[in-house]
Amino acid sequence: MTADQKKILIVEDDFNFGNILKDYLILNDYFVVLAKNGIEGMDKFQKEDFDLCILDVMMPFKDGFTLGKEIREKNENIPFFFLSAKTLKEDVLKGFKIGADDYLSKPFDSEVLLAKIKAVLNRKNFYNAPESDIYEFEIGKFKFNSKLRYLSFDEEDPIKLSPKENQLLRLLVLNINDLLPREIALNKIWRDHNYFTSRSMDVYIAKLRKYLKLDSGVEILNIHGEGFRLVVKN
Amino acid sequence: MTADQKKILIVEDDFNFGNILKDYLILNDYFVVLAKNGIEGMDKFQKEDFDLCILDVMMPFKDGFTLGKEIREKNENIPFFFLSAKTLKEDVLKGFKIGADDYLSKPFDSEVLLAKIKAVLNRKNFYNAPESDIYEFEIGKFKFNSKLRYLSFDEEDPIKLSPKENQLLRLLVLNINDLLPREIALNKIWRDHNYFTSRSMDVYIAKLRKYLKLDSGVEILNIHGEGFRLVVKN
DNA sequence: GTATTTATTAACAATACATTAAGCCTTAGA
DNA sequence: TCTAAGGCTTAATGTATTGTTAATAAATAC
Repeated sequence: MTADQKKILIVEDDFNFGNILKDYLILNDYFVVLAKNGIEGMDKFQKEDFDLCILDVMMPFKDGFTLGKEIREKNENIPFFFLSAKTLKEDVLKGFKIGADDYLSKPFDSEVLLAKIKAVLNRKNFYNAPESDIYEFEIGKFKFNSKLRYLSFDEEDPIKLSPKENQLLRLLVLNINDLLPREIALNKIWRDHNYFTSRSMDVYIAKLRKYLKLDSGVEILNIHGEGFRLVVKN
Repeated sequence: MTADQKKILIVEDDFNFGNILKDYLILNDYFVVLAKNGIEGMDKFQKEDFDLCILDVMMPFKDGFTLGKEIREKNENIPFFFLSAKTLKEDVLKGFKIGADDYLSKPFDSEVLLAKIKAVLNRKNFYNAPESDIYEFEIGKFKFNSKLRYLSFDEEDPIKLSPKENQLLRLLVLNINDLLPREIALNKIWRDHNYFTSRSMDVYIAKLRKYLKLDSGVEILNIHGEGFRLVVKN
């Protein structure tokens, strides 16, 4: 996927319909991930990083409403649509109450859907990261501000972090002393995991290690085949 | 109106319908202003500060689409809905193209409307704080008056600021030590963000930096790809 | 011991930013 | 009416930052 492509999660148990929708959105230059039930949907949502979710309401195991509620708990700002054959007022209201941005009744016009997707994604949502409220961290003797993208050791000359350095360090800190699985980081930051993104991540780990050398009590350990671990000794 | 009440502008030429809608929203604890045509609507929009606009599409003199377009030009972020008896696909698409957040067909369910209003208003919109009458600031050793547009270092020879310099410095000060996202500044000051307005902004940043050099404890830092930060060391 | 995974540095192209200068309006005032 | 000044945009040019890939070395697993 390209960097400016928006990433959409579709959760739809109807295989045919789901795929048609997926293809249609791909055709319109979105990057699409299709999950075929609520469980899988939640799993993908947690591992990857989406700009929009489109949730079918009626699904076995875990219905769309439940899924929507869980998604909203994890991320306060991500927009999502409900998709349903039911147009019962109570359902529509329930959808909005959960925090949906729209409730679409099947069948719906594909161009209208596209317009609505654009409307939602075009909304300037500068502070839309779920975690965006949390951006000040301490890492040993360092102070790390992921909003302003700096890492300072002794107040004086803060190291400016690039967006990728920043995101990676942030994920490491959020899992401090714990494993940050490689795949999770790749999906969240690079939105894709393959040979090249993986090499790229290694490069960034090396960069961060260089910065963090100032405090010998801080280090990034590798867990072979698993991921990385930011360790702080005190 | 109370401080936490949201302010909604309704533009609707049907006197009866407009008033019913207004009363209904007031009943639901919104502060509502009703304009009875596009001209009046634009006038009210420019004079007051709203959280949401609800525009009827078919109106004499100035139709809702035109009005919506003008509103969007004035304010990139304010949400608005279109209201129409027409459900023609082209109209719906046109509405979204203009930048609407929703397109409601009459008759619509009032509870659903309420749900949609809530959905839109719950979205965070930080930078839409009303242009308050705060205009005297201290920036390190400088005094800055954004009403009189001057910046003085030692009482003596105040630097006269041009309107653009003034607006930009004001935005920076309002976010002192914090990030001022590029796009926010462009939308607020230049009302458009593209290559040229962005270059223009850079020119103004350079101008401000030149002025601010008098106090070495004050500087404008860039956060690559994000925006600028006015930093004051003490 | 060999294949796989990780580490580190460097080269590179693509953007983003910085700064000065030039041009083009608009407006105040001769 | 003409001119000068101010304000803003665009151009021109240079510098910095960023992310990917390559190249090479080291560590780890089986």
